[in-house]
Amino acid sequence: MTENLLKPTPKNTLRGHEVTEQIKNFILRNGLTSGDPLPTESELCSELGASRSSVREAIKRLSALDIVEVRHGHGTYVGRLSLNALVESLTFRGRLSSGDDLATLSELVTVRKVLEQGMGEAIIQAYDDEQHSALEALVLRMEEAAERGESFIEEDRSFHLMLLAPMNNHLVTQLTGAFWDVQAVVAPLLLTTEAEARETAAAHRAIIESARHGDLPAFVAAVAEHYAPILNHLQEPEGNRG
Amino acid sequence: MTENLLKPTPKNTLRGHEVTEQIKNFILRNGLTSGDPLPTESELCSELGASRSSVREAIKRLSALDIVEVRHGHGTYVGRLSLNALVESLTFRGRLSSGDDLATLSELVTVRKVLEQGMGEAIIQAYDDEQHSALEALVLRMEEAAERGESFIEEDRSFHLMLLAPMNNHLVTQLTGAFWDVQAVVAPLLLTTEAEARETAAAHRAIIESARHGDLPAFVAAVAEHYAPILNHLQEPEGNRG
DNA sequence: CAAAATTTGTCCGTATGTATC
DNA sequence: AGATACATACGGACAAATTTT
Repeated sequence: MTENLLKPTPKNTLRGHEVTEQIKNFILRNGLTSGDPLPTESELCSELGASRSSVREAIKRLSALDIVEVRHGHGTYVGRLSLNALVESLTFRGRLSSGDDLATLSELVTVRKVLEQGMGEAIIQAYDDEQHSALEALVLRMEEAAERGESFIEEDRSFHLMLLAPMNNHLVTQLTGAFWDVQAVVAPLLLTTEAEARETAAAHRAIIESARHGDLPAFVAAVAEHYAPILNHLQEPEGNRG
Repeated sequence: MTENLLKPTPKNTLRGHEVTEQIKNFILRNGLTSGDPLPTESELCSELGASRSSVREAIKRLSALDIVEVRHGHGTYVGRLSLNALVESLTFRGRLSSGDDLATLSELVTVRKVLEQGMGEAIIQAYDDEQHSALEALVLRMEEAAERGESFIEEDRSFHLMLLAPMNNHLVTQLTGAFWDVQAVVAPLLLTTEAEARETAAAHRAIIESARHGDLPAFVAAVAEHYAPILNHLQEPEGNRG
């Protein structure tokens, strides 16, 4: 009578997490890198001895972390290991606490400030004319936009990424980009009055001028001044209060 | 001719991602916070008009980001929004590139250093006797362990988290913890020789002493000296070389 | 351009493990 | 211990997307 023909599956560890680890190990064992194709779902099923549902759920977990990337009707590939998961997680956290308090966002902006200040010494050391030209061009466009009463979001993002680019630290760049994205989504157009836009443009100019002159204290101060108005806005919500 | 009797399911967006967004919106709309229970899978199926598979795969994605948390046989709950996803993602990235180069880990340690240095001003400003006692106790245990030739991993983790604790910036603390965890997994016991252990303990003491005296340049230097040997190890692999 | 093949996406039905009462 | 409610796992069938023939 249908004894234990099927092994009772040692349920000390969950199948799904098992499969998740096995797929990660498969990538590591075979030395795959971003973009390399993975076996198809059915192949993974037979190779790992798991059902398609389990394999698919494992893949979902891994794709949320950008460890794998799925293209419908095409295949599954090793992901780009971006920080999308961080962006999504922090964005949700921000949206969740938003309304009653913007503490989360305030923390995030503080981290951005501190990261940039901490990078100051390295930034100044690596600062050269080429980089200055590129940043100067960005700042000019900011100033022009401010005069026209327009915003300059993209220029702002480029500025902060370009400021860090020369140190070739992928992680710093990605973190900065991630934080910027979260901030842009959770608090879109935080500063939009014309006066504030002009101030912000000026703050960016102060940053690159201090870097150009190799003046670390001035750089730290300039970064602080750049983030100060944002932090002020976040700590005392502008809208409705008695 | 078989007009749009059944809506042809606007397959511009995939069902799974739809469901993922709907679950996130459900949490936001109902103002749920960490620990609050979510509807059961079957309830979600009927409410969202999706199959169990789609709902389950969406939940897998969300649980990977710690936006929801699943307890087997009990239910699904709003997650703690930790940075586990970041840890897992970075850990995998480190393991993936490990062997040929430890560039990833080197970047990570640099970020840790820079974050702590950038925090210096705020740390010093908030530094008080109470905190110093706690940190002093940790450093003492480090020094004792170093004398006995033992390592002091847990003390190290506590030290760096406690150093940042007073600023009540959840994100900084979580990021630091996450980075520490990644480093511990990818490069376990990076420094284990007795001399290095003593050096490291001394570096920690230098950090708290400079903070105690409110000496920012000394603090920055102490942090740099703390991370310098680690970065050296990472940039020139110790093992096999002519 | 059209059909076929491949691969992932979705759905259903059912059985099993797990936690709570 | 038994009952209930829940998540986990499996297998099969069909839909949708992409590439190839």
